[in-house]
Amino acid sequence: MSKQELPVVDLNAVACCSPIAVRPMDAEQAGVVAPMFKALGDPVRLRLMSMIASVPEICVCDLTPAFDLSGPTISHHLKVLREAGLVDSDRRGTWVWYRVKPEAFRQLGALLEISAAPATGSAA
Amino acid sequence: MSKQELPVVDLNAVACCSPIAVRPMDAEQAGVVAPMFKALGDPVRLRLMSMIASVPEICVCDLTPAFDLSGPTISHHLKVLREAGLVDSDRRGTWVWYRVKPEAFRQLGALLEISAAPATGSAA
DNA sequence: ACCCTGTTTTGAAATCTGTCAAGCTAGAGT
DNA sequence: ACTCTAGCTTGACAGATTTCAAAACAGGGT
Repeated sequence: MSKQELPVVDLNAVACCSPIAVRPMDAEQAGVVAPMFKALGDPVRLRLMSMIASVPEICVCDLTPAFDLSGPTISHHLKVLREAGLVDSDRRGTWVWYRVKPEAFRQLGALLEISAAPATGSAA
Repeated sequence: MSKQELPVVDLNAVACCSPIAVRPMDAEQAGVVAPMFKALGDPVRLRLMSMIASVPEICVCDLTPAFDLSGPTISHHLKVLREAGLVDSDRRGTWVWYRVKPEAFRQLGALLEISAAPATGSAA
């Protein structure tokens, strides 16, 4: 359909990248990284991410009741986070457990670093 | 009409916030921060942000030609970055100059910190 | 084998987003 | 005052997102 099979983010392709404040990001890199920020760009997903990142791992059954949203909706948001490469999950018996992928997390943090003292030279 | 007057992000309301990996973010905070991540969640805006952040300030006239997009489209993306509180602009004679708001930037970076040693060591 | 609970998938509706064309506004220079 | 350029706003449209209900799937227990 219109669903275009989001390519699961390949972390190796990203494991590079100086902070975006250091030099302009090229289009290719931006295309890889933007989906990660986008995944965090929804209040529900941001809270989900935060809940997941705050503990070693957490069951969907503990995530869902924290929201006024249907199960399928939460499941959808978790899928977005998974496809962005930010979290991992596995089923253990009846329940599905989610945990953060620290590399991805670190990645994003590194991109936002204000590395050095901002140059005062001209922008020309 | 469907445009719902995005509330310009109030940085003071955000100037707090432990990293999202430390404790679950509440709904209110998520509602304030998510728009910032969302603003970075588009490849074009991420590149714009990166171009702006790489120099003390930069003219729109130097941003536009870096993309295969119309002027209005770039203008629209810049507006999103502005309303997210990530950049500031002002007109100086003929040209409009953009610069990053370092507080906002720092904010986001801080949120993504993996503060302490995580409980597990997994990452299998 | 059957049912029950937890989670994901599918399908559909309402809303939002990214983009461009056309028109508008702000300064600068003549 | 007129005109030129740089940038923004409006209006419109195709495509994406968010959400739920219904249905499917996965394990566990009876």
